[in-house]
Amino acid sequence: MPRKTNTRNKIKNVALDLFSTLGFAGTSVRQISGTVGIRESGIYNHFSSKENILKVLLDDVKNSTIGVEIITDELLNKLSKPQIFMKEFVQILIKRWNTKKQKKYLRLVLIEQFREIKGVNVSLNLLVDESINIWSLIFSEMINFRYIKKGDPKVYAEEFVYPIFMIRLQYLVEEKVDLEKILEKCDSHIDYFWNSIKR
Amino acid sequence: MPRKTNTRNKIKNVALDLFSTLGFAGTSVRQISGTVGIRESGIYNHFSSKENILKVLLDDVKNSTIGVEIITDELLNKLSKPQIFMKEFVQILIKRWNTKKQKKYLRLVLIEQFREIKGVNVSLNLLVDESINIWSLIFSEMINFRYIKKGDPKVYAEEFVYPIFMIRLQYLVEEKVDLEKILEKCDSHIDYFWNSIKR
DNA sequence: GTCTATAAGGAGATAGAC
DNA sequence: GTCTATCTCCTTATAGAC
Repeated sequence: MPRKTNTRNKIKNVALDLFSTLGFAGTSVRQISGTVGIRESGIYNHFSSKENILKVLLDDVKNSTIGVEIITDELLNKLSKPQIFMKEFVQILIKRWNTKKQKKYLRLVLIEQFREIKGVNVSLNLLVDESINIWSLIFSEMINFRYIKKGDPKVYAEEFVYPIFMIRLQYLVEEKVDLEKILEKCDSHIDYFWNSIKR
Repeated sequence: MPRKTNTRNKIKNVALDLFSTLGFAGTSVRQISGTVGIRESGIYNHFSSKENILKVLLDDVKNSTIGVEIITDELLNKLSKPQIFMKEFVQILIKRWNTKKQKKYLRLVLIEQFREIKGVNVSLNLLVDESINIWSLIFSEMINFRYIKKGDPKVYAEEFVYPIFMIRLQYLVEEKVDLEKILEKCDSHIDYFWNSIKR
């Protein structure tokens, strides 16, 4: 399916590029319009203000976060083999997170989360909490079916998710995207974690 | 001991305040000088440029990071009781990290780590790696003395440090500093971790 | 939807008096 | 060390023609 690249989307893409490296305040409308290839005033045919562009981008971030909906039936069938389940699911997550767009999104959130923008509320905490909630459900099920040791699923989820997020953050700064290295690190973490929850 | 508050230090403190919330690009020299109570031009009697203020601040961050030197003999004596050692050491770390200044420092690093500044190199990765190196040494010793299970000390260090850093990051956004809550979370993590490394 | 033109003010930085 | 005054460029945003 061909991607729609009208001017509005061009502006959004360019702004995301610039905001995620130079920051919102460090980027001028001039830079955005120049890169897009239109005049400064042309921006205002598509967005009411510079801040409005940021608001739209941050809304996109919120709508692009990963929820329970990505857990397929195929994946669910592997719930009885927690180690395999964790590795395959994490692989899916990492592959999604490791796209250029998602990396820019996360950088943007990191940089701009302390800025107050009316009607928008995105932060690193929010993203982490979302992941923890999903994994709480998963571990809760695993405990119910006695696939893993009894314990607080929330604690399991935190111990599981925190290192994966730190790995994600660590590879956010690096230029080259070494997917293999990230997955290796995650696998190593999963192996370690598995030893602490297996029956 | 009374704190020296000459104009240069006032500028640094105000700039740290503003940079860590509005960002470097989002802060003007005008704002800084206004808050300090001098004219804009007065800034240039103390710093060669706006960027120079940032550089000095980031140098301060680097010099204020916590190294092995804070491990006292008293603490070392408790190495044979890993669980207690970890809890006491983490308590010291958290208390240091939880000062207003250190929180501003970390926010500044988070916000500005993607900006290129000549001669300065500070990033979240750097801070995390420093912690991991210290804890690698500690776990290495614990393994040598057979206080804990045999294993890769680096892996131990990562599994130990990552969650603590995530907790630190999570409480960076919050206004009110609930030290008790942070320490509780860390203790919970240490208990969990202890179960996976005890002999 | 995009252009030209322009407003109205903010930005960082310097010169020179006190 | 701080002040006043000033320079030059950049900032977001609007009005109105095509």
